[in-house]
Amino acid sequence: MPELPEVETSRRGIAPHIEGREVERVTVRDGRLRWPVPSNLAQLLEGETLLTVARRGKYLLLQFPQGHVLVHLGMSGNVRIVSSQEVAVKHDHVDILFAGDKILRLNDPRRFGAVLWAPGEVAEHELIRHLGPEPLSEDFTLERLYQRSRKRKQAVKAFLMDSRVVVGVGNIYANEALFKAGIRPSKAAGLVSKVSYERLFDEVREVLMRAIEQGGTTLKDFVGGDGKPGYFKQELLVYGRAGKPCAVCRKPLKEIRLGQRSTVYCTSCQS
DNA sequence: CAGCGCCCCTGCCCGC
DNA sequence: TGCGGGCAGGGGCGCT
Repeated sequence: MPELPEVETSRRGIAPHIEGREVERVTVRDGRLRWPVPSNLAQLLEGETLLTVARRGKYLLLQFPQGHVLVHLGMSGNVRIVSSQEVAVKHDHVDILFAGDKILRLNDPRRFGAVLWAPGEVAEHELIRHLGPEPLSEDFTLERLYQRSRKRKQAVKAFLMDSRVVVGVGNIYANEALFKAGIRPSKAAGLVSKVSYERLFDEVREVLMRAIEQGGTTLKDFVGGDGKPGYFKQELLVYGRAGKPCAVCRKPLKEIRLGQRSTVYCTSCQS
């Protein structure tokens, strides 16, 4: 579910409700996420004021005076703002209650997500420090992308999804960007031309920006911080469309597996 | 180091 | 209707 656009949508949805508010109570119903939720999380947060809600790659960063709560949504997670009137349902694992009856509630059926405490400088945290540039920032440049790709034999799709290369591009948007750039996903990253990387660079940014505008992609159950689904699904050109006609040439789209992930492309438009 | 599978977990869909 | 198999938006880890 959550790639960069969905995490950014979540961030925008929750931030106005909780920034500047004090934490009154933390409830952990099931702390068995990817890593155990710190058992002292309540102790750390209660009485502290949330300064900002930021994002780095697919991580949400809740900034407090002494450190950050790092939230990752994994494959199936979402966060929303609810009131204490709303009864917790299955898979509502963590609540952070803020002053003014605003609850930040994490729901994550598959529990691949994470809620961690990162004291001090968050950029130095082990899960953050090796991350590549933000695709929508000026740190992400064509030159850097192209240079990193040289001599790399792995498929360009896997290269694009490598968070050390660029953050936030997951399976949906990798498929979409490669289609729009006319590049075959299985082609070795090091053999893709400079001109193709120019297109890819632009399309990655374009597709992510457009998806954010649409509130992300809801395939099944993603909701942003306001509880609403995203509308980018209707703009998907290849993901989930195997066998259906290519939007450009009408030839049926082909599906293969790359790194255990569904990969859909047009054999005639992508080379 | 690069690159590739294997998992973690629940839910859902499909075929029998 | 029930059940087994496969697949799902991520990514750390261990192995070659």
